[in-house]
Amino acid sequence: MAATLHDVARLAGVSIKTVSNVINDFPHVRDSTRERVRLAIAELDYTPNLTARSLRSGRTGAIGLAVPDLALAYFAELSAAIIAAAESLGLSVVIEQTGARDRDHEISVLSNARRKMTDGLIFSPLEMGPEDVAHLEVGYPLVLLGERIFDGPTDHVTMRNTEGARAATEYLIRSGRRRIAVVGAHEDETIGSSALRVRGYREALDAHGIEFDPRLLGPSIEWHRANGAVSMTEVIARGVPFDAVFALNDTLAFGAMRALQEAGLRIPDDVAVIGFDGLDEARFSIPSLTTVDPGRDWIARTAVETLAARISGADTSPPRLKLADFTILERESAPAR
Amino acid sequence: MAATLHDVARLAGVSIKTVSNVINDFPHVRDSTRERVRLAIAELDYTPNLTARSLRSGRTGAIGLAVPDLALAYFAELSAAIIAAAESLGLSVVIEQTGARDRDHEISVLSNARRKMTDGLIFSPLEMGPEDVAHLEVGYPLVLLGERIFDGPTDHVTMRNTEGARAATEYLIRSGRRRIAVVGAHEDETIGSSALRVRGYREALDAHGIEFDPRLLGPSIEWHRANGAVSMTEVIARGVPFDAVFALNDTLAFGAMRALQEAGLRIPDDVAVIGFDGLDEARFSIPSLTTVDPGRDWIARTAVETLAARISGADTSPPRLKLADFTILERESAPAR
DNA sequence: ATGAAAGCGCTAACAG
DNA sequence: CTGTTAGCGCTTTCAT
Repeated sequence: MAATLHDVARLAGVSIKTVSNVINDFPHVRDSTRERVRLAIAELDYTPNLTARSLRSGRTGAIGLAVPDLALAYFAELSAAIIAAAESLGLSVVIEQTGARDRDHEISVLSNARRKMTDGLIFSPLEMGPEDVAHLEVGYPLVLLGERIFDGPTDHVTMRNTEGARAATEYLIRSGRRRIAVVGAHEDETIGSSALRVRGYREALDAHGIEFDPRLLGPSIEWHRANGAVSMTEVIARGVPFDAVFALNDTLAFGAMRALQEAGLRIPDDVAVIGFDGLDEARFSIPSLTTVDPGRDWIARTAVETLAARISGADTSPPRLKLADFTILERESAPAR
Repeated sequence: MAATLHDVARLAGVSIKTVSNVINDFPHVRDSTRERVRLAIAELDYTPNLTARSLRSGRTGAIGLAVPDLALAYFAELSAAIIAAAESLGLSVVIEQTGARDRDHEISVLSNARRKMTDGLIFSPLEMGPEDVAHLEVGYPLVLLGERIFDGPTDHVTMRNTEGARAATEYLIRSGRRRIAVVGAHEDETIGSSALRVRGYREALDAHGIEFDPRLLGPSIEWHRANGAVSMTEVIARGVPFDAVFALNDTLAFGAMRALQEAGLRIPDDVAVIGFDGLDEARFSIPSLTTVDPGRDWIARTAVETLAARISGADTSPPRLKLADFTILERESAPAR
C-alpha cells in the first residue's frame, strides 16, 4: 500500500495537519519541522492521493477537452497546443472526441459523466448552432471555441474568420488575380466557418469592384482532402475561367491542388492557391501552401488561461469573446506579386 | 449543490445502501423498491460523484495515454483510435505529450502525479531504450507501444516492422526496381523503428541477390516532412542512380517526393516511392502514396483491451507481446507493376 | 432484501 | 506555529 499522510506524520512525529501544510507550501511552519517532514516524505516515498484531495477540495486539477476528431489535422494541432498550455499550468487534460458531424454527441458531452471528473471544459463543436445556445447553460466553467455559436452565456475564444478571409482574398487580388474560385462552401448556411469566410471573400471582391460569380463557389460540406479535390473538380468542370483559389481550409487546399494538377493547371502560374488554418503541413506540401494562420497557438493558450481563471475564481467578470490575430504565411502556391 | 445518495435515499424512503445497489445493478433488490429509487434519482437529477467513488473503490475509470506529440500525424491518428476504443469500453482518457526527443520527460511520465488519477497507462516512448527497461517496473498496469524496448516487464503491443519493411521492399523489387534508396535512416542505431525497418529492407535485398549499397541510405534522425526532403536531396546529391525509394515513414515520404520533383524526377516513372504508416493523408497526396499500413487501428484497440483486462484483473497471465498484421496499400507513387 | 456504520485520504475550521 | 476534529460522497462489510 502507498504511504498516507498519517504514515508521514507518525514517522516525522508531527500531526497530519503539519504534513499537509508542508505539502501545500503553507507559510507558518518552522524550518526544522519542515525539514523533518521532508525527510519522512522522502523516506516513505509519499505522494498525495489526488482522488482524496479532489473529494475534499472539490477540485480535480483536470480540465476536459472535447474536439470533433484528432484525425483532423487542425484539431490535432489545436489539441497539441491546448495540452501543452494546460500542462504548463499544472492541469491535466481529459480528452474526448465528439465525432465529425454529430450534433447529439456534441450536446451529450456537455453533461457526460466525465464532467464529474474535470473542473471545466474546453469545447469545440462543429455541428451545434445558435438554436443550441441553451445547452451551454451548464453549471461549470466552460470555454467555447469555434464559430458555431456566438453571444452564448460562456467565454468564447476564436479567430477573426471574416477578416482573415477578406485579407486572404485581397492578398490574391493584390497579386493580380481577379477571378477567384472558392473551395469548401456550405451552401445556404449562414453560420459557421464557411459562411464567415465566404463573407470575407465577398467583402474583398466588393471592395475592389470585382463582381461575385456564384459559379466560382465550389461546394463541400466536409473538409477532408478528398472533398477539396471533388469541389475543385466541380468548379473546373463548370468551364468558368479562374486564376486563383481560396480554399476555406488547408486540408481542402491540398485536395484542390491535386485536382488542379490533374487538370493540367500549373500552380501558381495558371492558378494561385491560398488556404486557411496555418497547418504545419502547409510548409511542406508541393508546392508549399500560402495560408492564413488564424492564431491557433494564441487561441489554445488563451482558452486554457481563461478556463483556469474561471475555475480558480480569479475571474468573475462577465463572459467575454476573445479574438486572435491572424497572419498570412506567404509560400509558393501564391507568391505576393 | 448536487444531490447525493443520502438525498435520493431520503426521498425514496430507503437506505443509501439500497440506492447504491440500484445504481450498481446489484441483483437483490425488490422490483417495487428499485422503481421507487429510480424515480427519486430522476426527480433529483442525481448523478454519482465519481471522485468519491474513486476514493472508496480505488478505481478512477480513467486511463493515461502518453505520446510524443499530437502534431505528429501518426500519433494523432493513433491517439484518435485509442480514445475511441477507450470510450467504447466506458473509460476516460487523460492525455499527455512527452515531447519529441525527450528521454527524461518520457521517464518522468511513468511516475507523474497524473498516475494517481488513472488506473493504468498506454505509453509510447520514442527515446527510451533497452537500458531503461527498469523504469517500466511500475506498480500499475502499463501497456507499452512502439519498438524502443522489447522483452520488458509489461504487455507490449506493436507492429511487425521488419516484416513490413521487407514486404515493402519486395513490393518494389517485384515491380522491377533494383536500386532502392532509403530515407530516414538512423545511422549506428540498432534499436527502434529505423533500425528494424532497414533490417527488413536489407533482408529483401539479400533474398533477391541485390547488393546493399550504403550510399543509398539517406540519414535523418527526425521524421518530419522537412527531414524527408533533406535526406532525399542528400541521396540525390551523391549522384548514385536509383529507381525507387523506401521512406521509413509516410511523413518522410511526402518530403522525399517533394525533393524528387524539385530534382526533376518523375514519380513513379523515374522513381517509385513507398512509405510506412498508412496515414490517412497518404490517400490524398500528389501523387497518392503507396504505403504499409502497420495495423494502427488493431494496435489501438488491442492496447486498450489489454490494459482494461489488466485493470479489472480479468487477465493475470504473464505479460505478452502482441503484434499487428500489416497490409500494403497500393497507390500511384508505386504501382504494383 | 435492506439497514447501520465504518472509513477510503485528504483539507479546512477551529483551537490552543 | 501546530494539533484535533469533522466531514467530502461513496462502497463495503456486517447485521438483521
